[in-house]
Amino acid sequence: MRDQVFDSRRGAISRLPLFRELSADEASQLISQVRELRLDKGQILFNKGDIPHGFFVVVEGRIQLAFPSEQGTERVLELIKPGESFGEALMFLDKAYPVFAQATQDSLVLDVPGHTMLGLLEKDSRLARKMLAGISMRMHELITNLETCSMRSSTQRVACMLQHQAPDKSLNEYEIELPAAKQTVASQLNLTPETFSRVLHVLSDAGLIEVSGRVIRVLDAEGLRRIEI
Amino acid sequence: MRDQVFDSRRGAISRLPLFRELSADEASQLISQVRELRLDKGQILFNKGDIPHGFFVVVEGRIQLAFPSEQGTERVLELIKPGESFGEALMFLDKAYPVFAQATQDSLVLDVPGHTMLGLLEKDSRLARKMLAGISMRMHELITNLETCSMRSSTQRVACMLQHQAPDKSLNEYEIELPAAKQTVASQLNLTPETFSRVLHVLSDAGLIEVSGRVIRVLDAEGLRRIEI
DNA sequence: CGCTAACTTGACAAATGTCAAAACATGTGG
DNA sequence: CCACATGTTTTGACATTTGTCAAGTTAGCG
Repeated sequence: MRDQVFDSRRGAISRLPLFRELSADEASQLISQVRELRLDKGQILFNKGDIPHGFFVVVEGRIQLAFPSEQGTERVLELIKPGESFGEALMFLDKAYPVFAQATQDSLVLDVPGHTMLGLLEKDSRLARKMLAGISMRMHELITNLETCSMRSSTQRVACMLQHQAPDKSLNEYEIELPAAKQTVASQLNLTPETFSRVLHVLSDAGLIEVSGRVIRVLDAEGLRRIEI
Repeated sequence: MRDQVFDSRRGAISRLPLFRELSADEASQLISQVRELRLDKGQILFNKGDIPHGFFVVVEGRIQLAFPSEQGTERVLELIKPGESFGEALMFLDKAYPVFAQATQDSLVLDVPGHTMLGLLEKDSRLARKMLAGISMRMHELITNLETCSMRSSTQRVACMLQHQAPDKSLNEYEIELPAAKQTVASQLNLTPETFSRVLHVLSDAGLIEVSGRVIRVLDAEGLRRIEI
């Protein structure tokens, strides 16, 4: 029974990009020190201001990182998908969580203690490089995100987001599926759901996109780029 | 003459947090491959969309990273001060610069080639850890920044910024100096200079702050926290 | 099939941006 | 040390965008 758990974790871990190339020894060390957490939809993993003890890897489900706000209005920063990790950056700093983390679906995450990871990093320069790459990637996305949010008008923000979601930047026509409920996407764009809804309508009327539920078909990417207001 | 240059670079490099604990060998390798760049005020170091070949360390002056915008309106993302570096994250990704970099004063920066740094990182796990810490720090600031910008009202944004600048979060009264011209700070808050000016006036009238030029004295941090609109 | 949550629509108020001009700094050269 | 030129900040009047509230519609799920 014990070995079964061990093996299933080994399987899960070896499938994670960050840990794919660990030696058998390293993997064993990691597995014995990692904790598995099952989260129900809506469950909070940590709150803003909590003290971090390590970082997390999402195996199944989806975790959202967000800023709380008095009136319950939250501002979603990012959605973490299976295979991705979060909270690494805080292992190297002496700071509290700047966001809270919540499962938006039933989820399974690994809780990797900080000292375990720091120990592995010291010995394995390839792992260090992977972690650097991972954090860098995250940072790049954050910047892209911030660029989108600093566009003046709501229409530009939505158009900008639609372009960033493109599977291939050279395509002029493509289809995307919003990564979350419209409310959530609106929040990421720093818009109210109402405004977001109206903007989608305007872009539809202009013949630039077609909306059906969460699926959006971009008909004229070039046109989206030219939007002035 | 050659040795003088070499020695001055060694001095500059050994004073940078990232490179402080390099071995003599490593330092020499670095020094011989690093390029010194002198930038005049206003000069562009790279444009958005350019291909990175390494990263930069600021020795003197100030470099701003910003998003361009059609009408010349730029959105300032961050200001890099002496001792800090930027562009590291892109060494690990295959992406173009998402921002442009410009000197806001006469500046001296070191251009560290990517392969040089990657070589050092492979051998020196302490350096890798420092770089992880550096990038993490940057990411944390970016998130703080993003939190500030997602506050609903302009007044809250400014109040939030004033709190983040506090030398000690427990103080209820303190003095700060804006890190740049008001225009620039406004841009970082995603506000027009006009709105920023008006907000400062409102906070002054409310007796929460005192403004004199770039120096702002916060009289009631608790009051800033309570701002609703 | 009914319940809840998500989304859309409309009418309205309020906050913020825009434009233009004036006041204020700052630095340069005589 | 002054006068001028340049750049920055402030102020005012105004238009516009976006958020708010409330109600209606649709969709998803047990």
